[in-house]
Amino acid sequence: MPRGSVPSIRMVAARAGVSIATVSNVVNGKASVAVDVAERVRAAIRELGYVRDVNAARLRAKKATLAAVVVPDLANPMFAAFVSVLEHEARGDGFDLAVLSSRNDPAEEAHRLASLRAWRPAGLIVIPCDGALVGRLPADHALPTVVADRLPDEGRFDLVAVDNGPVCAAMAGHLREAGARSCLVIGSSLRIANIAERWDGFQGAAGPLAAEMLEVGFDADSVTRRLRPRLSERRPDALFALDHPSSLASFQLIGAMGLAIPRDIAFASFDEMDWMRLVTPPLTAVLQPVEAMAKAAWARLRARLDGDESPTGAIRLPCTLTPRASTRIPSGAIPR
Amino acid sequence: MPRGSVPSIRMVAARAGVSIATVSNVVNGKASVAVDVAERVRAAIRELGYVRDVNAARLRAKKATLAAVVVPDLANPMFAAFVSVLEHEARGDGFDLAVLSSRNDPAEEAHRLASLRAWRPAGLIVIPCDGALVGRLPADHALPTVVADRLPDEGRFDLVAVDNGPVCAAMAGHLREAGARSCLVIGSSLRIANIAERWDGFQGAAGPLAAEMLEVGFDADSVTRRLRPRLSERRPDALFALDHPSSLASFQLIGAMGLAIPRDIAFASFDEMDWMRLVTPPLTAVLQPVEAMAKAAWARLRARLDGDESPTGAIRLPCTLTPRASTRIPSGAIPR
DNA sequence: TTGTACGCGTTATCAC
DNA sequence: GTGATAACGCGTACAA
Repeated sequence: MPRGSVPSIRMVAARAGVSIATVSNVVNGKASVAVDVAERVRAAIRELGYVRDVNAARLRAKKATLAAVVVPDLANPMFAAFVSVLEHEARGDGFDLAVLSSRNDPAEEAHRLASLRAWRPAGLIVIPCDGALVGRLPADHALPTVVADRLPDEGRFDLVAVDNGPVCAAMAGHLREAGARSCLVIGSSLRIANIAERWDGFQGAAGPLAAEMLEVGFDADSVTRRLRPRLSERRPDALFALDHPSSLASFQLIGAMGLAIPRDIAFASFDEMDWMRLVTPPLTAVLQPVEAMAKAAWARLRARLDGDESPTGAIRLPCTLTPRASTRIPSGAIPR
Repeated sequence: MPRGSVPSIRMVAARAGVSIATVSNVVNGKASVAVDVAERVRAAIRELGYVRDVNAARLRAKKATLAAVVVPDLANPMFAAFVSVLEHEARGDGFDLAVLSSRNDPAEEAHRLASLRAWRPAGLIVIPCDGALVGRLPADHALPTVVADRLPDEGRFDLVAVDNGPVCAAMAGHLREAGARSCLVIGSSLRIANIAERWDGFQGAAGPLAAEMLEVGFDADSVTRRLRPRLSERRPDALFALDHPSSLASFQLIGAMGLAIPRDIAFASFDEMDWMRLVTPPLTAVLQPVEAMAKAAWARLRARLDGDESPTGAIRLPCTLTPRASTRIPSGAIPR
């Protein structure tokens, strides 16, 4: 279609009959420009459809307006929501946001982190695939970096994550009050720091509730394989799933085994998702403050970009427990 | 921390004792370089952790390796999946992908499309907020562009979308065979081209099935407000929701009204989502080929970037109907 | 207000 | 065949 090339600052200058320096001044509002000249320049900009090349600008000004976020999986609603909020926050501060997905693959994460450097972002927010993030960073990684959601092995970076302990303690209390006397807690693996924190919080507040932990692995198959025999053998009063995949797989398994919730077994989940309100009965769940987490992560990065040199620290955000019908154990369901 | 500035091609050249042109040649493999010199350069690159600035390169070479995608809502699982696949495809072809969300706001979409130009992407894939995309593009929009998923008012761009008609016709057949004699079809608005196509396809194949369309608007409240009286008044044998919000809201309403699926009313949905397999009973739904759509969109854009000048056209992809228990109407449920 | 050197990487041209 | 020199793309910033 139209003219071959994108209009440059020189074309605008020529059309307005001024120098490129003046155009730059008008665009950036730096130096004072006579009103009539400024108007001529603006007219030329409009007519040509000129848009400043942010990267040419960065090249010279050495000030990047790009931030980046790396998440394990864009198709995961929680991470998608995180990114969505983050983009909005960044944009509000005049930053563009590059969105990268590691597809839950540490190797791909390393790749993304490396190729990201080619874009010279000002800062980085990352939800790591696992705790070993530091090993996958380029040795000389010198980008302001905030780690979110997942707890890394090292405290080298700022961290924003949820506070797992208290809400899991609250869940233990809730299940006790609902009448449960035993609870099986499941989660992918205790080597995941978040899962370990959740189990610790629960166990520490279990009191008379007989709590037991079962590691069920990372995919639906292994959840079924390890959980089914345990449930057939001796069924606990309640099941508490500590992560979303475990939740989903165990909920399906319970249905497949013909057990009724909450009559045969009460059910609760960490990591609330839409479907948990739609199923019958609706599920008691722990809501993670995704939006607050994204905002806090951005605020932290923003402070670093503004020159904050204080030692790195961790921000932990509270979660919310929402009791629903899945833990309303009918009286009489549990024989004494 | 480390040295203040990111290593440049000049630092590499200095360290390897060669000119910057030679470094460039080694990096890009363009001209022939003696093996020992090349090795020296590569060593310097490793030691300094040099990564080429893609934008400085683009500036000179005038070849962008950035593509962009604009979606209405990143938090929508379907769009998230679309983006996820697209990123993978693009990366495989050596392109980075910029991900932008319009948050379902036409004004914000216009904004994103404008600010995108500052990044000088090679091409654009967009899922528009609504049919009036063209009006929100800069007047001189000259970027290779592929529209996906939603049907725009104009045929100015390449289009990749699902083929709504046949699968909706199949749904009509399925419901008839299941024993339904009347079906209420709901959807946000017939002014949305996709919804209109779905209704047309259904109606055209309804035959003896008494089909009626009800427009229920765009938010959960209005769905409830308009659907509830209709269901109380005279209940159809089946309900077919043509989009995800309508599906979700009507499914909840049916539960709230105390109606049993499929005994009291059969239920089917366009736009299959995870939760539809988890609820009781699992829902009959139409699966959109999101992955195929993303791949086709990328292939189309890729062809344009490679110089394909053929007239713009539309690619329509088939959907899949998966019958589940929600339309298994028990014999005897419908009195003759 | 303007001229112009500069940031980075590419590429044509030239010297060995 | 190998490698260096220098002009160039764009926008910024400072001296004039």
